[in-house]
Order: sequence, then structure tokens, then C-alpha cells
Amino acid sequence: MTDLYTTNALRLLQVADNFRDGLSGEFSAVHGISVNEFLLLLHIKRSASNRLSRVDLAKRMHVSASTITRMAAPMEKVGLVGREVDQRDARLIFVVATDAGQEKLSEALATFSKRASYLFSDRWEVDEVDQFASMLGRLIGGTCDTLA
Amino acid sequence: MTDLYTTNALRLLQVADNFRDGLSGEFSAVHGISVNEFLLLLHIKRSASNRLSRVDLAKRMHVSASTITRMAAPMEKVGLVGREVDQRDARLIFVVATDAGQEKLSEALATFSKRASYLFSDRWEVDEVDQFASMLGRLIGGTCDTLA
DNA sequence: GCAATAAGCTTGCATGCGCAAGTGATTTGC
DNA sequence: GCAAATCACTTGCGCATGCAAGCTTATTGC
Repeated sequence: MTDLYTTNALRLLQVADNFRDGLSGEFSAVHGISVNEFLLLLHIKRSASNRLSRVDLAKRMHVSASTITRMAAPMEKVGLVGREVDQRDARLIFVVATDAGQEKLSEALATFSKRASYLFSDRWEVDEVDQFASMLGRLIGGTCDTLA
Repeated sequence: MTDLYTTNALRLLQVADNFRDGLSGEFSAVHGISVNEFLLLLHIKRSASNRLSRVDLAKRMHVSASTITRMAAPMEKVGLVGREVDQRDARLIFVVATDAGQEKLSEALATFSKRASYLFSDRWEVDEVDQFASMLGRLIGGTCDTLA
């Protein structure tokens, strides 16, 4: 049949898909944002100075720069994020979270954590969760700016 | 900060994204198919009778029925899949893999396995891989038709 | 200094996808 | 038996996204 590496990779994709799908539904219904909008806010909050340039966001989120432009526009309109310019480099336009944006992130993060708990807590021992975290940490490696 | 469940879920999404992105690039460059087209072929191969109806495929792949219709059309045109009708129920249109489709799947599966090996083998002990498989298996649960 | 190159961002175009409506085939209720 | 409901599939429409081209601003080479 197929080796264990392959099986693991397939299951990894499947589990992530399932989780993301469920999350997407609850996010749009309860908070009115998409998973990617949530991740955008989260990346900003986890950044060093609470703001990120568009290309920086694009790299961290694994999307193109144009996607960031088109994601940020409606979020500005709704008041979740604002823009700041760099004094030194007029090319840079930072995305910052407004108070409303931070509030929205906080609510969405609660939903996220709730679903994460459902995923693990019922069927897992505490030390297994620890070990799983360490395994995932190694899989992420140093390849990208880590979110968690 | 954030609890371990949340961290794990974030990392899970991140690892899956990374893997899928890399896979997508190599698939389109080397095999000329998308990840979803690969998964479609794989679902058919893993099915009981080497063929699946469109709604069946949609459920297993977590996409809408219209997506299957639109994915299958170009794959038929290129000769990777064919269609079979059910004698009993004229509504059903099964998707089957042609010889070329099975060949393509086989090549793509080799690429997939190679990348899966890269992901795990360098940094993992054998029994860790075992344990990871069991953990992912529990995360998938009985919620959906399993692919691996 | 100034031309050439590069970086950050935006926009036009094409693609992939979900949702809702439509069509034809089958099952159900009575 | 037949009308109504259900199911499998397709199609029109809108949204999200990547790629390539273009614009503006910085940097580099000389």
C-alpha cells in the first residue's frame, strides 16, 4: 500500500481541511469575517510593532501581494484596520488594527480556541497534546515566520 | 498567552498550507495537474469499485457538486477520466480513471510521497511517525470518508 | 548627480470555487 | 397510478485569488 509518510501527509491535509471548513462557517456566521481576515488580524497582533507592511503580510500568509491589497480594502471600509505610512520610505503602507479590529480578533480568537478545544480535548491526554505541539513545531521548522 | 490547543490548531493549519503550497508548485510544473485533480484521481482509486458519482466525490473532497462538474470536464477532455452511466439510475454519472489517468496518478503519487518523506524523515524517529499517524487518525475521527 | 535597477503597491485579466436556480430522473404518499 | 417531493447534475452569477504589467519611490553604480 502506501507508506506511513504518505499516509501522514494525506491525513494532515484532511484534518486541516476539516478544521478550516468548520471554522469558516462559524466565522462568517458569527463574526462576519473570513478565516483569512482573521489570520491577517492575528499576524498583525503577533508582529513586533503591531503593524505590518503589505508584502510582509503576504509572505507570512502565503498569499500574493495583490490579495493583501484586496483583502485590506474592505476591512478598512468596515473599520477593522487602518493604514500608516513610513516616514523614511514612502513606498511602505503599514496595515494596523483599529480598536474595532482588535475587538473582532479577540472574539474570533475565542471561537477559534473553542473549536481547537473540541478538536483535541475530548480524545487526548494532556501530555499527548504537548507532544503533538512539539511535533508540529518541528514540521514548521524555520522555513517561515511562525504564527504560533 | 494562547493555550496549547489553539497553538496546535494554528500550527496544523500552517503546516498543511506549507505542504500544499509546495506540492501545488511541483504538481503543476512536473505533472500538469492541480492538487485537487490529484486528490480526485486518488479518491477514485481508493473507492470500492474504482468509480464514484459526482456527489460522492464532492462529499469526500469537501467541495460543492458544481466544482466536481467543472473539474471533471477538462480532465475528460485531456483523457484522464471518463464517464460511466448507471443502468438502474439514469441520474448517476460515474467518474472513472482512464489508463492515462491511472498512470498520471501513479507519477503524482510518487511526487507526493517524496515530499512527504522530506517532511518527516529527516527529523523524525520511526516510532514518532507511528504515533503521529495514530494521532492524526483520531483527529479525523469517523466524521468523513477517509482517504488514508 | 543621474541613469539604471530594484522594491512596494495597485490594477486588468483569467481561473477556481460556492450558492442558488434550473432540468431531468427517481422515489414517496396516498 | 399520479402528484409531490427528492435526488443527481448542470449553469449563471459573484467572490476570492494568482500572475503579469504598470506606477511610484528608493537604492545602486558610476
